[in-house]
Amino acid sequence: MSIDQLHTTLERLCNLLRVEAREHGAGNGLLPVQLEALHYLGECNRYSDSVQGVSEYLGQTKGTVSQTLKVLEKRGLVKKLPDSNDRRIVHLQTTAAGRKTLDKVVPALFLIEALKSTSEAKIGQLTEDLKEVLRAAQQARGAKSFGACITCRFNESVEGAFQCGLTGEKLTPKDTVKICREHLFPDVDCKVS
Amino acid sequence: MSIDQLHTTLERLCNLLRVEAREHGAGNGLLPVQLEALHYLGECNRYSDSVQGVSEYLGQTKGTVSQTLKVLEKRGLVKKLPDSNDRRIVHLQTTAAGRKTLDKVVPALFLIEALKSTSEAKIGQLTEDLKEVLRAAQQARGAKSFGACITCRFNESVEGAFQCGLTGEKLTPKDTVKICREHLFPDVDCKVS
DNA sequence: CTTATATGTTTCGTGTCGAAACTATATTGA
DNA sequence: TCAATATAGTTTCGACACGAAACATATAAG
Repeated sequence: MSIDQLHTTLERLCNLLRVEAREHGAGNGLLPVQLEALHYLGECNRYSDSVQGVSEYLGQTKGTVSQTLKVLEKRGLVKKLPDSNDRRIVHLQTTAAGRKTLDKVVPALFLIEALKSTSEAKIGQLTEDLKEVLRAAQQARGAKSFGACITCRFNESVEGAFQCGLTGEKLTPKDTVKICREHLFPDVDCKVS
Repeated sequence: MSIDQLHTTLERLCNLLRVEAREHGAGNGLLPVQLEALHYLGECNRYSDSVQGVSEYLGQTKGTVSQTLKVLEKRGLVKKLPDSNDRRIVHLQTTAAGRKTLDKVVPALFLIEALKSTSEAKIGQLTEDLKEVLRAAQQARGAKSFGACITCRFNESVEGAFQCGLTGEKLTPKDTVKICREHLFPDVDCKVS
């Protein structure tokens, strides 16, 4: 069956990503899962940069994630900031060192090399197709979509400015391309708590 | 950059595969990496079903793989057979129970669900595109290609029958679709030792 | 005000993973 | 021919991811 081959190919690409992350991370004293957490923190917005957010994204327990983040903090790659409204919440921001590490690791060298002679259009098309699969996959698993605000049903555009309909806060253009744990696509059944 | 998004999307799909493998494996008392090894053994040919083969495929050391396979054997999912010519080599064959376990796990349920309303043609196109990326990625990493004999430069077709030019052995039609650790694409520089 | 819920941490047991030492068999080459 | 070398695989050990569960604290609900 065709899906079988798709699964196998994806699984194999996964493996290469992990092996490269392991090799590359070893140079920085980091493990694959720690790089993934750092990657997430580098792309998520201020509603999502918490232990809980990372936990949901990686599909691991809070306890496990807590330890992962402790390592990242000790390495000086992320910085903990208390939330101003809710004192239970801790925000995790990537530091300059963290972003520098990320730049070295993503996108993976082998991907750049592999796509060297592939047209920009082709890469774009493949990316869009994969994103569509991911969107459907996350829905199928009941997982959150972790999309950018710009594609979110809660995003409201008023007089050229953006605003989150869930929190009521204003969003800068930069904000709207970051990923959010409350993200919902417009066409998906509403599941807000 | 576009490759950046491709990397992120792939990494996220990876995660879903692993999380699902963890959940599903837990039911069978197996871990993601053990399922991957079983998956490989279910699809590779008789030149590749060894500890060394799994080690190359998963990018892990022989020692680690040796332990992984010990678990699979203890669970009755694979069976060890000595090689008839070289007594150093152990062949690992999936048992009926192993194949039954595989059928439940691959393709992943969420992939089937996610692609339910996608056309066969679209899935096929995406699979081919990903395979092409994988091929280039493996070459970029200097990793083996693990392709099917039918696409291998060593495969020789004589009077409708197939034969491996490397070992000189005859290949049945079933053999030619299994993946091989000696596989090389026709257009790649020769690196046979 | 009491109970329930949510965020995050710590502890502990299981088990992956790589490194390295080891056994056994096969190959090479002088 | 036989010693040196290479290859397949196992075992041992230490580091550490990971989940489960107990815990601390803060907010929400009734």
